[in-house]
Amino acid sequence: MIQIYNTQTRKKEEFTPIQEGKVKMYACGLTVYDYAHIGHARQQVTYDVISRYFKYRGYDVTYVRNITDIDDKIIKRANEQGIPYTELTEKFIKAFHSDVQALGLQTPTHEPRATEHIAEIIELIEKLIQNGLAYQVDNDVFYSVRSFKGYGKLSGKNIEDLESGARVDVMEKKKDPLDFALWKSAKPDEPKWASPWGEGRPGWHIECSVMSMKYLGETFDIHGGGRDLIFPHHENELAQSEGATKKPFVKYWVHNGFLNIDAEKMSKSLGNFLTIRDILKQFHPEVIRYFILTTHYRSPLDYTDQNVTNAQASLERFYTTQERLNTFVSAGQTPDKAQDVSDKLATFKEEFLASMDDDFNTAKVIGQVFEWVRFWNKALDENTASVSNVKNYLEIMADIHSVFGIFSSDTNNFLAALKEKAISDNELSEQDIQKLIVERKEAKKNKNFKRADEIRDELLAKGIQLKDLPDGTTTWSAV
RNA sequence: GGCAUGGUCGCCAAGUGGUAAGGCCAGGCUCUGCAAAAGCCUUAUACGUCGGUUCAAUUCCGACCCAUGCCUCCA
Repeated sequence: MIQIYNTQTRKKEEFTPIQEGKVKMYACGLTVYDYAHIGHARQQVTYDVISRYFKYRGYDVTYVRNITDIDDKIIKRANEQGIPYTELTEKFIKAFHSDVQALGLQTPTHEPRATEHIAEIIELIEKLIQNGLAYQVDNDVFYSVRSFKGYGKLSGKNIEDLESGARVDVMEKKKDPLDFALWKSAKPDEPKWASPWGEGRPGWHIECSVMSMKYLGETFDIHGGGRDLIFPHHENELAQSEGATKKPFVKYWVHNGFLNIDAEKMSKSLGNFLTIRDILKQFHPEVIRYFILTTHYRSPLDYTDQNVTNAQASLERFYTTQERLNTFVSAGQTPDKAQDVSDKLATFKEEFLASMDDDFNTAKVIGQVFEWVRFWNKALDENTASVSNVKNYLEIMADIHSVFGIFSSDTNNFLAALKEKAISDNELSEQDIQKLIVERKEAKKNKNFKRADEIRDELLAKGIQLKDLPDGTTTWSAV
């Protein structure tokens, strides 16, 4: 039984789908006015893994990830660049798709855009006005927070506290400083749509209420996003949706922790943010996924070069062993000394499920995987591994791979990619390296170890590590 | 000020009312011409402080200290 931490109740709860066998989940995507950063990467990978796990567990998953393609920041940025806002959003939607594909994300079931749902947005606002929860002032419409009882139930805030802490708002039109905009009138030269209240555009939160309910129903299972969205974004979404339908909006609210850089919050205003494309120049996508999954999704995650480099070293160790296992299986010889560990493998699989069932504890699973890495290296060294056990293990790893998107059985995807990067970083070719390997072999034959070591050290300085095999051949790997 | 979250080995990071996963780094050993890889061992007397409950607490409760986040656009 899957346990899932619900922000609203602040407890782990047993997951029971609203509709038998189905999971309907929504995760806030991004507002497309800039390249996606590594915080987005964490968020995306988190919900990607959650949706993959539900699928793996046999659920029929409908996963909706929205794109907010109209808002103040977009307008501002487009104006700065002197281009139509649609040109800006198209550019960054494209960039987002390529980033997210590089990270190995599965495509969500739907990826709706705010500007394609203006009619539904207007409908929802009208409903809120009818229900006495929204009011029009001039050509703007606001949500009346105090009219919705239950406001604050997600974030655990009460209105009085908010009121006293509320920053003075320049929007004097609002009846209450806590009220927020559902519809904003257009200033000259701003993108606009016709509405009963005049030309304008939707406020920030309304598009998520509309798109989630349109594709998932008025009540759905899971709604996710970054911690910072709990308030006000998700609180407002909840108020809008439940205020309009008078039905519960979301069963489980899920929020991932932040990704910090060098222990500092990453933010666009501080300018210390790294984009996904930046880091992918430096690291293999799997390293990023691995790095993200070594920490529980709700905990903060600190991005430092050191931490990510460690992650790469760990993954290399995993793949080096995986390659040994592949070779062992294709040789197909079970040594006489082989010991049967089927029972332990069965436990491994159960532990994988139990860890993931426990609020998606990917970190625990990774710990379990590395216990096996050590086990197999030893078994291979000591000739105690059996082919059928290893095959069985590789099958379990394939299951884990299908959920995590890392730990593939195709080791080349990772190891060869690192080698290619080492080559291109040094403007070397495979032939250059092979030539040096041959030269070193000659030197070794002539007991000219000084020259042999020189070659090895030279290559090592370039991140290329030679390895002499027992059969006399030499291979290399990237470090 | 209000509301949250967290403090576990040098670093990263799981977890539990009763001998505390895993990764990285470092040192030693085996192997090797020397290395690398791998393994084994060491660092391990690691659970913020002080009280309380308990036969037993790192794990529950309370206080305190420290850090972080939200309360304003933000994943």
